Amino acid sequence: MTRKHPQHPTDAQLVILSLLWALGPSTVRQVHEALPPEQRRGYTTTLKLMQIMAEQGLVARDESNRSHVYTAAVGEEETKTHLVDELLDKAFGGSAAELVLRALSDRPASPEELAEIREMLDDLERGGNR
Amino acid sequence: MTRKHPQHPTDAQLVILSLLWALGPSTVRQVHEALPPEQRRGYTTTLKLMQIMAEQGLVARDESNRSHVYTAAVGEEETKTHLVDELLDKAFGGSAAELVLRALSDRPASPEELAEIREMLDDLERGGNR
DNA sequence: ATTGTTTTACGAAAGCACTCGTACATTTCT
DNA sequence: AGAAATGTACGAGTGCTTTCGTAAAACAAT
Repeated sequence: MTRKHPQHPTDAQLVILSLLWALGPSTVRQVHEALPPEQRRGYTTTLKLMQIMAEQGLVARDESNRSHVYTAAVGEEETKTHLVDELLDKAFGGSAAELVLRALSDRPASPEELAEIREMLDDLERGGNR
Repeated sequence: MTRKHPQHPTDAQLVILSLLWALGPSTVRQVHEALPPEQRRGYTTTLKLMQIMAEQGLVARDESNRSHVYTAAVGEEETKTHLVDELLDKAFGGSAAELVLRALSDRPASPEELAEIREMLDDLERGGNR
């Protein structure tokens, strides 16, 4: 199995990635302006971060215009899965159940969400594993 | 102002904390020997990490013997909860349901675990938290 | 008592993430 | 054209984590 994920995004990078997922292809300016004020630093800081992310393959860059246009190069699902996997291994000995129990007791979900989870449980129990 | 919650443990610190949770009060040597070989570095590295953790309040240190005895100063539950919270905010917009769905589809749990989760769902739906 | 072992303390180096200032190029405005 | 605005590139500084070497103190053994 080769390393399919370019690299684990840092917290600051994840913030930017999330924006790219939400906004679609964007310039540095657009991302910068979209940052919540408390996370926003200088413009060149955002620029530098995005340049580094491009180097690392987390985002793709289109340089055909003067204002380069950046696009997320890693999928949202893929990345979140990766983050969950990491936490699972790091702190929960790989037990999804333990993590789930803790997440739910921590931050109770809405009835609709609980129903959704229940459905997934049904699927999992019925279908055997995948 | 004093830090109420010692700060978030780093990955290396979490490894040590986990050992302290499992072993109970231990000397540096004991922790060091208990480290899985691929995570084990030099003895003084383990020592230094634990000294820093003591400074930060993650562990408590009993210096009455020559070999100091370290104890986890943050609870296992508390810490794991904190880690889940962080991930929730960082990557899932605070939605526990989304995280749960992903964790379960990623790493299917055993039937026993699924049953346990189901029980918790029942509890949650029936009215509030224990 | 001298020698060797175990332990703590200290400092330094390497690596990385983040932050920003400055320089330079390109575009826009008047 | 000249000035202002906008953009990228680059380098450097800061702070933190991890790693280790070395020294000194405490203890053990001969």
